[in-house]
Amino acid sequence: MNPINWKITAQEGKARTGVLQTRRSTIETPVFMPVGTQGTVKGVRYEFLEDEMDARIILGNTYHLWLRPGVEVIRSLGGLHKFSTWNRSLLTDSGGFQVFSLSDLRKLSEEGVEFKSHLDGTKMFLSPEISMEIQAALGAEIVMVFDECPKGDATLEETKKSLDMTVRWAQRSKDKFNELQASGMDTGNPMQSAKWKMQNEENLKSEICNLESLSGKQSLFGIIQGAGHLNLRRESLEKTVEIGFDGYAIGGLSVGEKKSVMYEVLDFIAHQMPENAPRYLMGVGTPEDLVEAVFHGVDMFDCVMPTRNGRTGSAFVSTGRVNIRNAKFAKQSEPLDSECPCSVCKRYSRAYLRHLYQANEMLAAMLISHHNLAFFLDTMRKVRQSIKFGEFAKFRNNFRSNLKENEKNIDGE
RNA sequence: GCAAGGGUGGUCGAGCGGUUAAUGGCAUCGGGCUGUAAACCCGACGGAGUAACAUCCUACAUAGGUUCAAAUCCUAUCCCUUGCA
Repeated sequence: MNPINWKITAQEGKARTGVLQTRRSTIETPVFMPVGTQGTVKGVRYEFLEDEMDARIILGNTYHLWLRPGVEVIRSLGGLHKFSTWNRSLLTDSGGFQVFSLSDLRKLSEEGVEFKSHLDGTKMFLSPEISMEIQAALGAEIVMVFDECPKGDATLEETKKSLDMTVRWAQRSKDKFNELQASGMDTGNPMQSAKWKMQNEENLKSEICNLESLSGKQSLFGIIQGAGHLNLRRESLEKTVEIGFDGYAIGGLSVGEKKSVMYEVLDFIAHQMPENAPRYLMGVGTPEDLVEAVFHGVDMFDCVMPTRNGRTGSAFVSTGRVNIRNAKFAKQSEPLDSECPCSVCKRYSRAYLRHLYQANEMLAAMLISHHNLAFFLDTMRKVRQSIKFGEFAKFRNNFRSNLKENEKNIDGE
């Protein structure tokens, strides 16, 4: 039995829409997963993510939760789901990205990575094995292997070296992962509880979801690296698939390389990834990036942009971006995006949001983050719909021409 | 009225004879943010002028003065704060 179930329901070109079933939620793909690094999607309550936006899966981060509040705290409170009250699916990143983003604070070796905690400078050691242990304690539905993410413009030699280690780390991750699953260290399995069975009555034997075919365990995804070097991407793919995972991710994009490199890699690698497993593009991206990646056959995404940009005054809208700080919005009574169905756009004007932002009110960050997430999730909903009806090409054209229109007008006025 | 301390660019506030429109904070304006060390970071911020420089103006309450040189020293005037009457 598998820990997850993955089924394509419609295809158009390389783009596919499908259903990913985990032990906790049914996830329609392509899907955008909001990032909740420290056990919270910054500035946005779970109530909104569940009820209004209907997000089915969010991220958590091994490194951050390991440092604070610590594995023991989370384990003793029953895992990240119980601790945070997020009962739908979770994907935890392995800390691999922090090897890249905290590069000033770490020392790398074959065994693993020594970090100086960004909180207080304490020396911490993270390895594939430790990452797997932490992720078992967190109890996510999808666990990521511990990888090394080289810089976007890494040379062939650097990338090759890094990639070889990532492959070895992937094998070690899988070995440890299996051991932990066998010994029941995962905190997240809900499938024995009567309450869960009642809630999922419909899905238990459903044609698409069929929960009874699930093992109740965590799933593990491998990560393809290789920076901008196509031959290395290919090599990484082959070696990762050889080890064998429940899903496959493309890592190491949008980490400083040129945009054209990202698209080149996507175009080259995405469709070569196993057809019958979900394909996850890590850390990407802008709405237009998502649509392009779907076009190349990607199924899953996560990105901090909706929340980070939301906090820093930048809203994503169907015509491009709105920088709410701009003086030209001071008297605009229209919402961020008049086509957006979210509760922020239904109620609040650009003028009011700008006022809140300028006045340093935390609600500004919350409302714009909320809108951005709603916009991302709604965009993915439209993407899925259009693939289902064979209209994705049309959708993609319209989407892109709306953005181009904006380049002429600047900020959708 | 007397005494003491003050009046600096949108604002608060440094500077107290010698590059330079004059440190810094705030405000304002603009840009950035892609598996979150980010409610953050970067830039502009007297006026005119230039694609950008250059180059002109106008500036440290007001008016005089001393000096090669003044926001900085002197005199007068106006205003503010505090204390005493």
